[in-house]
Amino acid sequence: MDSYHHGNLRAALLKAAFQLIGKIGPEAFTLREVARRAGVSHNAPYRHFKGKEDLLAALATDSFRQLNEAVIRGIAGAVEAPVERLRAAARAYLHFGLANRARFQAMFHSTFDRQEYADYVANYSAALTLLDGLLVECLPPGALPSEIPGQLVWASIHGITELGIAARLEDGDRERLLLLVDAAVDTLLKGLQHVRM
Amino acid sequence: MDSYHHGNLRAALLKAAFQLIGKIGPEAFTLREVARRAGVSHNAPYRHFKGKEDLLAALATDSFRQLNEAVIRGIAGAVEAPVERLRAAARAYLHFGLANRARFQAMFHSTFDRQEYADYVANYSAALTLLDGLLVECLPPGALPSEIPGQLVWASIHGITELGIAARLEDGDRERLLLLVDAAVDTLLKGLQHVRM
DNA sequence: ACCTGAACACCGTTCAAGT
DNA sequence: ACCTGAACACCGTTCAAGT
Repeated sequence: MDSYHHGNLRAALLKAAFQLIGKIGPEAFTLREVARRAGVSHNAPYRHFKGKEDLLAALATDSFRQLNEAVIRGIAGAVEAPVERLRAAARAYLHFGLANRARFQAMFHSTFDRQEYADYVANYSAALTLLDGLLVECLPPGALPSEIPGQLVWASIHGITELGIAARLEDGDRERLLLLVDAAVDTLLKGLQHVRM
Repeated sequence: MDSYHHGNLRAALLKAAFQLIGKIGPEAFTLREVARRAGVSHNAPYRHFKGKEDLLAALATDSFRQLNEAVIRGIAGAVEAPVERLRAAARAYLHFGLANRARFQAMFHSTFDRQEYADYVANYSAALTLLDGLLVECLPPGALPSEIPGQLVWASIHGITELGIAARLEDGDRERLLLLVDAAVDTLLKGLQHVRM
């Protein structure tokens, strides 16, 4: 029998949206097409989402959750040395971005009002906290006078990922980008030991 | 008398598009509204642009030109010390991004085929070359074994700007972001003197 | 409760027609 | 050459109506 009458239409819509966004990118994203793919009428989604923006916020939130999981898996696969763990996290971040262009865009470049989406904020904060925790283990014990180091490392990894996604770094294949992420981690760690914040 | 019959409709459309994109952002960007603002019928733009994507590419190209000019102005206003010049360039990059959200998005997050827009590629390359030249002057004479340092510095500044635009760095007001950009330049320069590439 | 069809005011793009 | 109006196949969103 047809499903979608047992409260799982919301999940089905999100799944359809993911497939669609993965196929055609977020700029061509269409609420009516999502409904079509879920096998319901074009305005059925309004029972579960306030509108297109609300669905996009749900996508962004779910994507942040997946990013965090991917980073945690990356760390779990690394050896115990703190620098290696930070590197693994950075690589996982880059890899997630490259493999999920559309979700990355939903996470960072959509324009819903974040204040209204506590779940989104929570998952976003978790990502930053995760990275920051790894960084602290890499720096000398007394050296955490501000949140600047964490933001620096995050921004650098994020910048490499953004430019990698946009294919704006010459010869920007995956291997080169991974080298660049490693270089960023190493260079920043070295630098952070010599610069007073 | 009405203008737009002397070959300046193209320029008028670009100007209208800038105003529109500055007001409502690039996600709400509409070809028909641009035409309306330029005072012509909804399909007059097709005489000057192949379509919406073509107009967007022109916007991106023009925006890169403006970014380069802004960075050059920033350098000109700095003292001669190489590090200060690099810092000034980095600050100008950040400032341009924060003040031109929509253009930044057009430059980096639109999806036209770059191969078809030589002008875009030229202006993009100029930006990278500019930054790279400043960086070389900051490093010890023999220390340019690869293009990695330049990409690192660029990606870091770009990442800070992207996150700043998205308001994803806590307490992300302009002053803090400028401090962060300075810290990025200092930390990376320090680190680059200690890490072998 | 949950879903539907019809309707409204929009899009981007095309095309025959006007000057 | 450059611009126009009408038309096509779409949007997001709303609403009265069905079960």
